[in-house]
Amino acid sequence: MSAPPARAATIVDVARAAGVSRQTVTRALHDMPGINPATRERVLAAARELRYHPSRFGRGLVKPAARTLGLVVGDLANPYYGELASAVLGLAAARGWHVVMAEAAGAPGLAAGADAVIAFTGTEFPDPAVGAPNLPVVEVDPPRPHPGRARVVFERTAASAQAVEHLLARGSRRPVVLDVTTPPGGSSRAAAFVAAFRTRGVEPHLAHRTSAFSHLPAGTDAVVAHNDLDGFRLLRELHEARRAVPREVRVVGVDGLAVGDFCTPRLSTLAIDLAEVARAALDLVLELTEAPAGAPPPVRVVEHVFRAREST
Amino acid sequence: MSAPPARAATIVDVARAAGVSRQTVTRALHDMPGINPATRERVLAAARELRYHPSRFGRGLVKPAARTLGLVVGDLANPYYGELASAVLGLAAARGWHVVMAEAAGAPGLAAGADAVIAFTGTEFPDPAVGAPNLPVVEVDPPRPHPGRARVVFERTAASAQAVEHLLARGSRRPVVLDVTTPPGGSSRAAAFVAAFRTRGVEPHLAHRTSAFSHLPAGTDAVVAHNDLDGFRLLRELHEARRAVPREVRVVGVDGLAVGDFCTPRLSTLAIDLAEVARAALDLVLELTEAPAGAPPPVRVVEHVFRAREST
DNA sequence: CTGAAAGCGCTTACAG
DNA sequence: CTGAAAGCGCTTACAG
Repeated sequence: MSAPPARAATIVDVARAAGVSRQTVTRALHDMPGINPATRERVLAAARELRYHPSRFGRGLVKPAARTLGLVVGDLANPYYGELASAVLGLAAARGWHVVMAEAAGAPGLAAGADAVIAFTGTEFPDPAVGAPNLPVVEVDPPRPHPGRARVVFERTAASAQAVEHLLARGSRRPVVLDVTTPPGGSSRAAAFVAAFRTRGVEPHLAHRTSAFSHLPAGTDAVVAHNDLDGFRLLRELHEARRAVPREVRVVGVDGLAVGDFCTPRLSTLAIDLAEVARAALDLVLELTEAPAGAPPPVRVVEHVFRAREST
Repeated sequence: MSAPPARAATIVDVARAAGVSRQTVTRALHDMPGINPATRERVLAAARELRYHPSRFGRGLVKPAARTLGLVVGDLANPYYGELASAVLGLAAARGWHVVMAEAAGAPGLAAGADAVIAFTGTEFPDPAVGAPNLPVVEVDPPRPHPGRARVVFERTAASAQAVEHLLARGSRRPVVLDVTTPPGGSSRAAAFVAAFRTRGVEPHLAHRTSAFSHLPAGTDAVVAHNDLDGFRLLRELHEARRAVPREVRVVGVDGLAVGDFCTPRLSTLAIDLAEVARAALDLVLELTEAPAGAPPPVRVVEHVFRAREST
């Protein structure tokens, strides 16, 4: 009927089409009292015809708007980030905040649409704060912390030591620690395991995250995977190679995924309470927006916990 | 140093603090040419001190802003929704769109922050379009489609028939179909399986999604789970009960999760290409905003595929 | 029941 | 190099 408009219809377009003033359009659209029913119908029809949808910006300028939190996460297809996102979304909804999300590559765009950003990617990513000075940013377990920035730190020392203790007590002597960095051993999670093994007089072999079991040193009797997903893959490979888990080889994951409880054998893992992580990150956002300028960046620590299941 | 401000600082606060005009503040903040370096430093310092962060609304009104897509999903801790969200985020980033996300409960708030909404929850959820007339909404596989609304329909007939054929060919005769609805059998995915079994002269038993295997009829030799996660749980229960899969009992999931490939036994499943689903949904959003008023709601169909792995 | 005016916070020409 | 003016789309008092 009408040609597609070159630009989106505004309130004045609707007013003109209905032959009324802007305020009357507002009244009709918001079901406000004191408007002639016939007038309202006419306005609503015009709005429909023009596909009028009020501009978020016009409205935001004039009414108190919901805060919008930016959330940068790693690969959402990994349930780890899904669980975290779910926790953040829940807390944000409870506070009436909106959440704009992006995976690492989309981080730079976020600043334009958010009042504050939480970044949790596991890998390095484009800084969301470039071109957005003074944007409050909270980093979660950053591989390379940005100095002066608020962050949630993951503490792994105790849990790694516990896991190592557990492996050694069960007889493992030739462990391998898998890692994302090149050379392996550069990430804080791998470093925590290596330190724990060394403290107990065992020198672990280091290999890259993606190494197949068949390429690890002969005699390997324990593997610390980079994360649970990698742990699953490893268990699968061991199953196909007919290696008994945990008798011949023990496997530890990192992340504490809920699905790890349903695979066979159940994957032992370093778990972290993602609901607590989400809460800490949101608290920091709040703290950041209220702290005086120049205050030292706030930090929260969340502890990993070793959860022994069947694979060790 | 300064007391926390009652309201966020605006550009005029910064201008006043630095003793310049608003335009000069804009120039300093955006690294524009033609500004005295000393002036710029003074402005930047004032902005930092006041924690000034430009309002999205003021800016959005005056510069062409990124489109913002609302995405309502089911439980993100389920990798199924994570994979879909990941696909949507990727496509949106490629088009320069922002994405505000919410889980089902947060849907009503979304309308205020989005230009269009894609809803994919698997369950019923509060309508995001209340109070937001003319908001373009695309529903993905809605349990109860909203009449007149654009949607992506999941076609399961062929894939269900294939799965059923596969089960019968391997000797299953006493199948159970698990479902979310009360009574079971009300969802389209369960209905497709039931119809497929009946076509082949087999009457499946229906039970609620959460039923333990031990509560299913004696002699049950095949189970169609509501989704892959339920399938994993079932496999785990069968493992603990020492029932051989697939020899004694065959299990089929629905969703096609990537992790299903790493659990043992690998879960056979009805898979759907979530990247294709995401693409279809985004296409519909575009179509919706360009179609003339009163046009019939566009629909896209995406086919499930039966993926036989080890559990059948 | 309806409309003219003011103002939210910002940027973009345009003057000086 | 810096500032006064106009205007983006909307809502909220205030008049009539």
